[in-house]
Amino acid sequence: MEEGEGGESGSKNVVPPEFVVAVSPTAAAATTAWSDAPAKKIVRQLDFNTMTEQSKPPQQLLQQMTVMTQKPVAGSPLPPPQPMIGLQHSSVRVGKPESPKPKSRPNFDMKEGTPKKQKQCNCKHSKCLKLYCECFASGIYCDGCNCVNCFNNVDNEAARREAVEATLERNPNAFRPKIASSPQGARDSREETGEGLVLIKHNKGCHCKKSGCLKKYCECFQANVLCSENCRCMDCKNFEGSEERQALFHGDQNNNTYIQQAANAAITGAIGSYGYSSPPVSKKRKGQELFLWPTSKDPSISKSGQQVNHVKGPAAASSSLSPVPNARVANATLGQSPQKLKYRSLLADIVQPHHLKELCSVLVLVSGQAAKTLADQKSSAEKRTEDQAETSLASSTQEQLPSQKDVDVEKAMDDDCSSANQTDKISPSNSCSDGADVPKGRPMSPGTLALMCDEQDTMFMRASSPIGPMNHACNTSSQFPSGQGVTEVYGEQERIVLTQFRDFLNRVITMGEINETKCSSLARSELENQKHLINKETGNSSTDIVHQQEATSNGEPKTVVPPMATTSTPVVPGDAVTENGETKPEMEKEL
DNA sequence: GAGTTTGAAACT
DNA sequence: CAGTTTCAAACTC
Repeated sequence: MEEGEGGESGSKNVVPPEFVVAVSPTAAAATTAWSDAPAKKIVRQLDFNTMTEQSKPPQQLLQQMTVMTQKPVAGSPLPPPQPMIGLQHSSVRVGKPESPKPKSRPNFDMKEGTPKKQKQCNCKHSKCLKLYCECFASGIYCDGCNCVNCFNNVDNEAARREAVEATLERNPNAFRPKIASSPQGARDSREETGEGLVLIKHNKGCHCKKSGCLKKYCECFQANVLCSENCRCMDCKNFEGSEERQALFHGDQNNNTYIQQAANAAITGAIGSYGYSSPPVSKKRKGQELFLWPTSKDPSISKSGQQVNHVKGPAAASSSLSPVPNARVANATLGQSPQKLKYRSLLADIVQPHHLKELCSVLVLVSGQAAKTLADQKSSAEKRTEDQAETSLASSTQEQLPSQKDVDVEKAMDDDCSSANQTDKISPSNSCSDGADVPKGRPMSPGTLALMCDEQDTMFMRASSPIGPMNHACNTSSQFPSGQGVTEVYGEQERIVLTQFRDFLNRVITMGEINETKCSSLARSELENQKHLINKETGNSSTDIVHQQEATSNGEPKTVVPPMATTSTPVVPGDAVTENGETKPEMEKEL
């Protein structure tokens, strides 16, 4: 006990300027969910996300640390090693700077957003020189902590530096932010904004087994980020759309008890019931993975906001009982039990990438046809009319063409849509473009060019029949003296293209509405069934299905639809949607 | 505040 | 890399 009580370590864990400076909206957002989120923590997280530390090589970090360490500012507490700035553990484990509470007491008070006093560690055996120590992990000196035999102070700089080196040796990223933003992460959590979520995710991911990732044991939860594909947790409930998670956030955020109870209920429901009873049955998404076995790191199954937590046990069978909104993807793919809650967009599986591609192709086609039609009509008009009469006729024709073209276009569109598979065939064959000529003959209209963003489409255009409408369009354009003629064609093309696009969007919307309707009715029927079952078994006549189901948290299959789904609230991406095997095909056909 | 639980870090 | 141990925070009573 050279240092005696850690708290005595004279060093002060002064928060480095960087910590304070880097506050950014992003960071703030990341922690907003925690009403009590200590400002410092926020700052720190921000730093993690914004600091350049992350991009620095470990060696550099070490150097920085070392330098800082070796040259303490005379007369003043040594500034914590730089790495700290970006150090992440901190972000995960409620860093010191975060909670003021002296001892282990839940920092969970979800109230008062006032920054609290710095957190103090209570290390006893690590000398505060291992990552177990929050201070050390955060890159700050212990100050006023309750630690014992603390070496994380100025007086033990040498030892500290060695520890840092050792730590970096083990893990070069040890002091880097665990929580970081990423395109994926951003996408994953963007929908969580309502809950103050996050554009970030845990780099390493958590490995929780019993907490359901809804307690601060979970680094992701603690950092207020959703579990991601990086996680290997079980029974994870910390994913976008999680009923349990929503309960935590939507409840009275100032009510600590409520939150904890909600978390406990959630965990109990998952773990108590199916989770650990008997063989570690699959939990949540993991359960589903049972079927997908080699799952673990399959990115396609990732939890984009939805995780994939891998199930390692054989209890596949029980997965159907899991209340957890299992892997949406897995379910979708496997067509698993509709009993599960799923959190997916109403348009999920409806609009596929190939649909967009096809849409582009169709629009290009339509555009070409429009040009052709317009050109033909115009040229014929020119032949038939003379002088002024011709001029006036031409203008009037312009206005009528649309409807005519729309019909043709619509037809083409319908054909195409009625059988998506035909698109590829149709396009090339019917097609309109003489790709090779297009660029030369005349510039494509803005609308068309915009649609040709897809490389394949471009190629397809070039490869298509030389007799296509586009070809005509090109010729046509050449017929126009350049000015107005071309402009008109462009305008017309754009109009038609936009019209088609609008129609497409309307269809998509319709699909979504249909899906919503189906889901709602399905949910209702499910609830009815559950209700009957419950009444049968318990004799309880209560009509409050939701309550009943929640009351049966012990092992009973959980409610099929989240409470909100039973309301008139339109299903939003976050609502549970039961996979409907019949729906998808229809939708696809429609599209 | 003591004791238990939990999961990351460290170790084998 | 998987399994085990150590550790300290989170949590419960």
